[in-house]
Amino acid sequence: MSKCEQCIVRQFSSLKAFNKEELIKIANCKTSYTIKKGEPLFEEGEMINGVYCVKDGVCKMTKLSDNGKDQIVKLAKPGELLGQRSMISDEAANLSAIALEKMEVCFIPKAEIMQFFSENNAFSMNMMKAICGDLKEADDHMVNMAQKTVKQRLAETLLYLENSFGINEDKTLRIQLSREELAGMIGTATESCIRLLSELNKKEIIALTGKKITILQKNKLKNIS
Amino acid sequence: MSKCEQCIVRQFSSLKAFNKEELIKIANCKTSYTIKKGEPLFEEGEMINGVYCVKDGVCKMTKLSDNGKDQIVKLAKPGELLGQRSMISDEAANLSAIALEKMEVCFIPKAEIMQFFSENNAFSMNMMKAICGDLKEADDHMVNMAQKTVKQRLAETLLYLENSFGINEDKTLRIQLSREELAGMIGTATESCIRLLSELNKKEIIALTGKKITILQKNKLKNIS
DNA sequence: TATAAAATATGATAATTGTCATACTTTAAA
DNA sequence: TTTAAAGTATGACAATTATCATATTTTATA
Repeated sequence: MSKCEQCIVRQFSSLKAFNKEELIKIANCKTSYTIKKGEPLFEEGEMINGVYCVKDGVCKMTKLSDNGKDQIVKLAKPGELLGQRSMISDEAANLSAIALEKMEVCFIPKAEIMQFFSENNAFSMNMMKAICGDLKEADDHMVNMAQKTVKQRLAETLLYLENSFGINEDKTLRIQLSREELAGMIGTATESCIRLLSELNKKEIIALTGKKITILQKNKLKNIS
Repeated sequence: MSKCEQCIVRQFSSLKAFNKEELIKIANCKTSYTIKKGEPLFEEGEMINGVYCVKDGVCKMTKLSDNGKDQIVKLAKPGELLGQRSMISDEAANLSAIALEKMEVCFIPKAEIMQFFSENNAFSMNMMKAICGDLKEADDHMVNMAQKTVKQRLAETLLYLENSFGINEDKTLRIQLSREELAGMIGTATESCIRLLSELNKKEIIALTGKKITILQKNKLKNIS
């Protein structure tokens, strides 16, 4: 059982509101998990009864649409808390969380969180702000889905991946998504996604090296999006 | 200055957590407004510094997309609080609220709300749940926008309008949206929206009487959506 | 009431996007 | 290492949707 006190990522989440004593209390009730790439943290429809704190690794939050395709609603990275909405609403998870790479996560049971809610005002305010941030992003995302073309959404998504998750030493995007996943993010058919990537590749706006993607001309992508 | 105590709609919002004394306090700091059809309660980019409580009438929450079209993100009806997200995030409004019919609203300043946050746990829990509900709806809406066809989204929207806002004595939808607004709700061009309405009209799934819409075959709409 | 303006409707056409077929490449498992 | 399976790529075509033009109807205003 590791100490939450020494965990750097807590600085980036609502948990930053906690003092030493509170952190020790959390450390005593939490469970740590290692999740392999491709495995779920939790799935749509499950009752979670707590929140997961992402310590390391990135996961996709997906929802199965009526037509059978998985839509990626957002990507979550270290420092984020997952399952907050379901816990507060007392409902089953609306989204599945699937690891895109090996992950280290901690689970904090609902009972503890709820107790802190009434005891630590800064903490509940932080969590509220986090959910409000998610809501704003979701609204913006929805407008993009409704109003932008697939090409625009692809350009925007590539820029988002670079900005939010960075690049490797060889300039390729650090986050590796399959074409199917990328299509699921922009909301289109896999073939359409592949076709548009090829087009950007031919125009030398991006470079494709196997599964890896490099953004060559950021400004041109910005113009498209 | 009307009494919040006697206002029925409070039962449907987070404000239901308040006792007599708290309601009197709210009544003393609130401001009441009448908003004419077509006028804004507030607009995207404005700092609101409080929340609006919808007492009567319906409004659309819109966001101007990059291509210049107004996307309707949601409709708000009596009992709903507006501006919660902006107030909590301490940010400008992300959406505009425009009255679709004559509205009666009350404005409660941020300072009062924040005080109740620390004093009344049920209230802050209620507000959190409301925002969580919005988040779930936004995520679901996003998936629909990304994965469904315009026809499916139109069918779904018509059903939503009937379920959420009801019908008049003549069976027409109570909420009257212009074709442009309906198009802005489903995320498509006005002409496309009109064309699909005509199609449903010819198939006698709906009836168009001027601006008014009547759903004739609910089950067929469900099959489409 | 007359008239202009706005909203609704429809056709023609082009652009976008999805679907199916198929080939090639990479990855994983025997 | 071989083989199967999965992922990536591309062509052909169909379906969907947007855009522009124009007609008709409704609404608002003088």
